[in-house]
Amino acid sequence: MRVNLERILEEAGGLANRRGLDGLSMNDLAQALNIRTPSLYSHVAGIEAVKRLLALHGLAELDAMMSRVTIGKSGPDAVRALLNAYRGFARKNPGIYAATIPTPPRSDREWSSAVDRLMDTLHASLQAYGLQGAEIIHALRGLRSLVHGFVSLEASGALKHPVDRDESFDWLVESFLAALEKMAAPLRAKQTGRTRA
Amino acid sequence: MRVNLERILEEAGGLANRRGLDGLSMNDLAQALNIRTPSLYSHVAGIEAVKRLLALHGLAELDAMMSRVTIGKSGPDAVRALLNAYRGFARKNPGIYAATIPTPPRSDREWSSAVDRLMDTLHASLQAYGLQGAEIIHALRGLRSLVHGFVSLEASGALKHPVDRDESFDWLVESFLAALEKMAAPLRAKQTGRTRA
DNA sequence: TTGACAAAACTAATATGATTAGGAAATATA
DNA sequence: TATATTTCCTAATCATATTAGTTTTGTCAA
Repeated sequence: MRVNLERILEEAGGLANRRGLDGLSMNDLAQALNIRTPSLYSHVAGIEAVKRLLALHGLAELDAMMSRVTIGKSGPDAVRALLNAYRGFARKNPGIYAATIPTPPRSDREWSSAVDRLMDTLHASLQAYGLQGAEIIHALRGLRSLVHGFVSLEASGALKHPVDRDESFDWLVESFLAALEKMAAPLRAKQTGRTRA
Repeated sequence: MRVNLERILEEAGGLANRRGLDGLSMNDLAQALNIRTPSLYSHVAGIEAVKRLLALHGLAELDAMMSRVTIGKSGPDAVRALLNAYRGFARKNPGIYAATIPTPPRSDREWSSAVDRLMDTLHASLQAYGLQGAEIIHALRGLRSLVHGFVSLEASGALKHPVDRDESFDWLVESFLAALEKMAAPLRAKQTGRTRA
């Protein structure tokens, strides 16, 4: 069977998930595809290009998943669903998830757009809170920090205490939701004509 | 001047901070020390050993700093000081900070203890909230997730919106403090003899 | 002071991974 | 079917990590 980008993505994803993104090498990838290493260069520019493909793929899949699980939900329900799905993806695909983390170079429009699309989806899940201006950015950054932080600590084996990690994650999510609620409350009061004391 | 562990740590730290932990190589390190690469092996077992040294150094320094900035503080003041100092360290020493992230192998007592000591210090900063059982772990994991998440997104250049990052960090910290407060409140009520409705 | 021992440094060599050069084979297309 | 393109190959280069074996240097006691 001929090698094509689809198969490269498939094998690279598998290897990255099994051995870690850093463990992914052109040699192993070529071997998995039954060709010699230099032949890979007919398809991709190098190892960085392979990781970029993984990033594009991962970002698209994450975005699709985030959109899917938040359909018909809003407010806390949407955010909860999104965060749980995000964590689920990272746990199922640690290597691919790791590939989605680096910031693309400014010059790479395709990659940058993929990141932007995911950010837009995260942003959309916060819509119902009606946040204004900088608060939206704070909330979005908070959401990203918390989920990325938890998920990467979890992946690295840093959360080794016997206490259930699902519970800890739930606690963190609920804390975040409470903070959103608190930030949204005064806005809602204003919108409905009520004023604060 | 003769090479010793202190100089190795110094140069390795500088290189890691400037070029990133992944960019740190035995070649560059040897060059910085004015010796040939194989000569390094008289002092350290290999590149992994160098990174381990960086981790030990970073963990110790981080721990010392966390202890220092929380002296005489408790509750929200302690946690605020600690989180700001943590972020400050990671920003000033991105390479060394990165070295502190991996989880040590179980067999490495010295490294494991260094991690444990830092965890104990973080834990101590939460004392005043009087949390019970699993809640302590949830809070500790939340604290680690949030600060590690924010700091690593910041370091990777992922927070590129013009909105001030300090403000976003403050928002995140205050959100976390509010969650701690909320979790601690019922406990306090119980302790002072009051009961909930 | 000197001679022996250990530490630190060196050269040479090996292994692995990424990559380039240049050509052969397979495939698609005019 | 002839030709152009794509895919793959072998051979070679370069960088990094590491080991082997040897020389230099520093230390310390006789």
